[in-house]
Amino acid sequence: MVAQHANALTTITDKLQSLGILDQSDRDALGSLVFTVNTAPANHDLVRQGEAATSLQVLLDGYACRYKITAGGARQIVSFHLPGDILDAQQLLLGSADHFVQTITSATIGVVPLAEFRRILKLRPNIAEALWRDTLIDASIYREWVLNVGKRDVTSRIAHMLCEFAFRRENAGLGPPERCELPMTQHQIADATGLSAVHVNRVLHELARNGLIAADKPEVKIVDWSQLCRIGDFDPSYLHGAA
Amino acid sequence: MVAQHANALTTITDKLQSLGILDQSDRDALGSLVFTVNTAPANHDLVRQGEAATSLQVLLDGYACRYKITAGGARQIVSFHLPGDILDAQQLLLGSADHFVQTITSATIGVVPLAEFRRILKLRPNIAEALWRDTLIDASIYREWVLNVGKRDVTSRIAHMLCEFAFRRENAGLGPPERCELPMTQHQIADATGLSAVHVNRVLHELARNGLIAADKPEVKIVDWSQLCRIGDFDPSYLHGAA
DNA sequence: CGCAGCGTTGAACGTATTCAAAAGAGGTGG
DNA sequence: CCACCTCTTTTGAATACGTTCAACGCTGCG
Repeated sequence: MVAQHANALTTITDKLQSLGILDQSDRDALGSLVFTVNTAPANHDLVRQGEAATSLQVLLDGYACRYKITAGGARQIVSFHLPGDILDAQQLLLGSADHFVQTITSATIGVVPLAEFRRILKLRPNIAEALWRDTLIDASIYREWVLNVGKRDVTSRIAHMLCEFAFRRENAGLGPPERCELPMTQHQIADATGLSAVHVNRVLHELARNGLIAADKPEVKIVDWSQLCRIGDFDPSYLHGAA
Repeated sequence: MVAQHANALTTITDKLQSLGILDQSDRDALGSLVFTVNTAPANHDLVRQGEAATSLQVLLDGYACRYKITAGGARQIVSFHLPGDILDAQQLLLGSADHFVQTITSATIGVVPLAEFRRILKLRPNIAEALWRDTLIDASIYREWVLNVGKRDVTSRIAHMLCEFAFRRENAGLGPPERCELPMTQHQIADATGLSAVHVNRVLHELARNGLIAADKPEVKIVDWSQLCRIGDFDPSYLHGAA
């Protein structure tokens, strides 16, 4: 438990340090944070639309996604999340959540009481700036997703999604994009790309036939990274170095 | 010219005040801002992808949009902008722009040197917080757009886009959603919804046939606001009160 | 062992695109 | 003031793309 806590602290500090310049006082403030470590099973909602947050959640291990649903019940995943990602920074300043956050795999989450974190923000503007920068990068990623879902043909669209995930996974220190395994189901890929699961299946097979990926069941593995980036029209500059 | 400057100051201060609590010192700091007022014709790029910003641009009059393009040249509009909107807040903290910003109509823009604005941000944390909140709302709007483009059927999708625009237009003090005229072409609506202009034309006619909108050439006018919201699955809570 | 979820495949269908062509509107210059 | 040019809107027809429906195999878990 102590080891887990130390680990969690490192994760948060590393994340914020990658987003802005922190001095020793900033790191001390982060070190003084009171927080707990929770675990959640796969497909478990961590944030529910309409609810106000009482804490700040940081993904420490496992994968998650954000999603929204239409009145008709159709679900659209709007982003994927990796260890180190802050899952509900928006609740720091906005009222209730406008979307859901759900685990994809089983996950461990660092939970900081909201009042506690707000206190730190007031005292340490560097930390607030780092979080603002994180929000700006999130917004940039959403823009790319609007483009991806709106204008790319299906092969390119799925390839782009895979590239983004593999790239961010590497940035988060989880291994190189080559031989990257993906934790999500084809149904989840469909929800993220605005397609049907059936069609995702066909396109993945097409990509596999062309030697870009390999079905390393039950997951998918990237074989030809540079080709996949070309097909997927993937240029990571929109990530602005995001972890 | 003096009148224009005073007007521009009011626009910026009102915008920030709607996003957070400003005290007198904050307002004084904003009042001390050195800036100029420019005009731009319709369809003119105000921000170009890949370029670093040297100034902060605030839309004072007219309409604008953000867009991205694929390697194949397809264009996707990712947001619309109204008077009061800050057009390149992201450049405050990120490096180069990851997208374009273009005028839809002829427009007037308030331009603040970036160094000048950064100075204010360091001194006035309330202003930084208001801008962060603005970024969070932007991100929420992008999420809704991913859902809109990814999962809504065409009629609903176009209706939602119209509702969002009319709603924000009212919030910006430009008149009620009923009898709201839209400044964009059908081609621009197509670029925003991920459709072809031909099909947008057909759907707009369908909406007109059902008495939801009226073709008040060359623009489109909303007739039955509440029905359009229903058809468009439009719930403004994701705008978090954005102007 | 049986159930549930995920992946896979085929066939029919429907929606939106593409192509093409023409009419309307606004602006410019002669 | 009119003629012309361009951009936008409009319409029809053929086409292509992705969905839907249905069924089955596989895997992991209770």
